Amino acid sequence: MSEQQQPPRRVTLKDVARLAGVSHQTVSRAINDKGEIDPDTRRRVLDAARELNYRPSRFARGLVRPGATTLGLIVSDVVNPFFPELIAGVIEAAEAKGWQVLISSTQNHQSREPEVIRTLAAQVDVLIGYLSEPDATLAGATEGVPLVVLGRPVHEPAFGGVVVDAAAGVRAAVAHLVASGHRAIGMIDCPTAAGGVPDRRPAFLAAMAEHGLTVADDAIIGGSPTVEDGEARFTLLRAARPDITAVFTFNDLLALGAYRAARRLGVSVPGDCAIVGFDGLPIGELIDPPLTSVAIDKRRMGAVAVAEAARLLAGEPAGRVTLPVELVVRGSA
Amino acid sequence: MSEQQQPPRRVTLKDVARLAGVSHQTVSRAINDKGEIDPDTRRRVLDAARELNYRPSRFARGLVRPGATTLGLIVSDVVNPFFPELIAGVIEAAEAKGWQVLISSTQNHQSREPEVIRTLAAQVDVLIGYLSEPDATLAGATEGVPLVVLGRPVHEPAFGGVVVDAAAGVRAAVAHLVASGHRAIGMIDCPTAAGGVPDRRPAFLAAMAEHGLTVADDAIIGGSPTVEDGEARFTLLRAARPDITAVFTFNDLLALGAYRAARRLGVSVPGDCAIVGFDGLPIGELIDPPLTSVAIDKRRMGAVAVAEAARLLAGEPAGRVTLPVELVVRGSA
DNA sequence: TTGTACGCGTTATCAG
DNA sequence: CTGATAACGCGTACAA
Repeated sequence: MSEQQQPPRRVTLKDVARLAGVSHQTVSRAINDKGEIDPDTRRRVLDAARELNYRPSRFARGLVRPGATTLGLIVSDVVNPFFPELIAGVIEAAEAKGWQVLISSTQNHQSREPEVIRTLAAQVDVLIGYLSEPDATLAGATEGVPLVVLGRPVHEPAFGGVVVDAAAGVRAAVAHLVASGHRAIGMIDCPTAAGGVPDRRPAFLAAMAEHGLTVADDAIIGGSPTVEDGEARFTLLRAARPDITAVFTFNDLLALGAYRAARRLGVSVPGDCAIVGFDGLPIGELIDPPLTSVAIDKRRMGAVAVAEAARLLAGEPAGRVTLPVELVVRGSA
Repeated sequence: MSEQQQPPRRVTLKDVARLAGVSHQTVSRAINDKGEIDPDTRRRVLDAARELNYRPSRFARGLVRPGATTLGLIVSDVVNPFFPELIAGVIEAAEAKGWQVLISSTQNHQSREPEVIRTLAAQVDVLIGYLSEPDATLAGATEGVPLVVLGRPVHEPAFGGVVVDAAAGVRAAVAHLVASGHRAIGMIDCPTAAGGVPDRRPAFLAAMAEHGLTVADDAIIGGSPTVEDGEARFTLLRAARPDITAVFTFNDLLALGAYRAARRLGVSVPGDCAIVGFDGLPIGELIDPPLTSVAIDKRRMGAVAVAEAARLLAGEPAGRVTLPVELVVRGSA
């Protein structure tokens, strides 16, 4: 039941042919439903194929048949609501070019990236990925397949890159908070965010400084980018710094967790404490109050990545794109 | 810029070899970083490859190298929060078998299913899909690749099938509502749900009848399974039947929309109107009040589907599995 | 270190 | 209607 599918040898057309007492050619005809074949022969061949549990080799087929361009997309976690829209953007853009899309996930196991890249690289013509491993490590796994890296700076000259102007987003969030009268602003950061996204602490400090505000060390607290951690960190932050009237989180998932904690603590949002997230997830609109967030146009990011992939495929030099972000003010701040 | 990537002819190893003035063999060595090659030759070959924009053929490679089993998963919409957990379940189970997973999406275009199946079938050993098209249509597209159909009854003998015991879920939801004192219960159904999921109206009527309750026609309203429709339908339902004290929705997305409408209408949940969803999406826990829902164990569904896929691959007869569901009572009812 | 010959499993062509 | 035979592009002996 848990055999590792270790095929001693593949069942091929010829095996079926032998059993059916025909040529491998005839088998091919039967399998592919070509017309020019005797119904009886056809049946006999199909029976033999079933008996042998024959499956056509996709590689041999692909070798002979001309195939469309296929793009491979690697994300770090399918359950993270950040990715679906990105994926949708990639699919839409790829479809417009007549390309096919294959998606793969590392399920938050960063160390598995090389392996995932390698296997996917064997199936596609070009790769796009939200990857954390160092460029050099990735380069060793692509096997010559072009790669566009998302969400973090790239250095490898051969890689395309698409990032987001996070600093501008942080600045906008802080400016909004300050304009609303907040002075004591805390932050839940994420030093080890999946996807290799650099933390936003420096940008936050700089933005605050622009308004003449300094931030105490205990007003910034780190966590992993999950709802659970958001809940825990907000609770901690609240306990350590009751004077804080607004919290800026590394992403919306953390903000969602903060909501939960606030509800549990009896802290009203935004009355007692304003909250600003980052990412602009669709969920933000569904909660009460709707979440104010620095939104990333994830669909566009996907589309831009596909465009970069096309460049690479065309043999043009790799491009580096920085996407703007937009502060979407809703109810939470 | 929008070339349909119509390769006049593929650049092959031999082309590179010709340009570099070596045998195609030497090129292979250079590309694959084999040791036994003169650094100078290597460089020359690599340059030639870059100049020609050479890419190895994944098919030719796969043909020669032994590859792992690859499973293709087709969903109807990556943005629908129902799927991520299912995908995660499939990935986990497949990984445990040493299989690789490729995901593809029809993006809610049911008519595109055959095409997606066909292209994915060319890349994988076995397929799992949330598919709406009739069995016969699907069968015409699989090209001999085994298929496990999710979420709806299957008839094609060759297909594996995994469904959920929706009727039991509806019964549990209604029983809970009735036990809480509700008598006038409305429903937002979804006759055309993506994924070919049959509507739950009959099950709802039957469940109500078990408690001696009848349902007027205008207490059941249909929509598409989206937040937007949930909002609109709830508003309509409320207007048509102000006496209704509880609403059961086809899925959680509709319930989320109902929340929104309720908030806008000043209807308190569950005070003025209780709400019960279906699917048990993670989002349900994040909203206020937390959503009571008939939960589907989507990860398990994925795992079971993989097991069915393994059966098919082993040549065993196709299996049909029905998964239980569980009413998770939270705050909304 | 480099080149030659062969096979991987399939489909297409062309005879029979 | 059926069967040889030749590709498809690449990697792996083995020979040079």
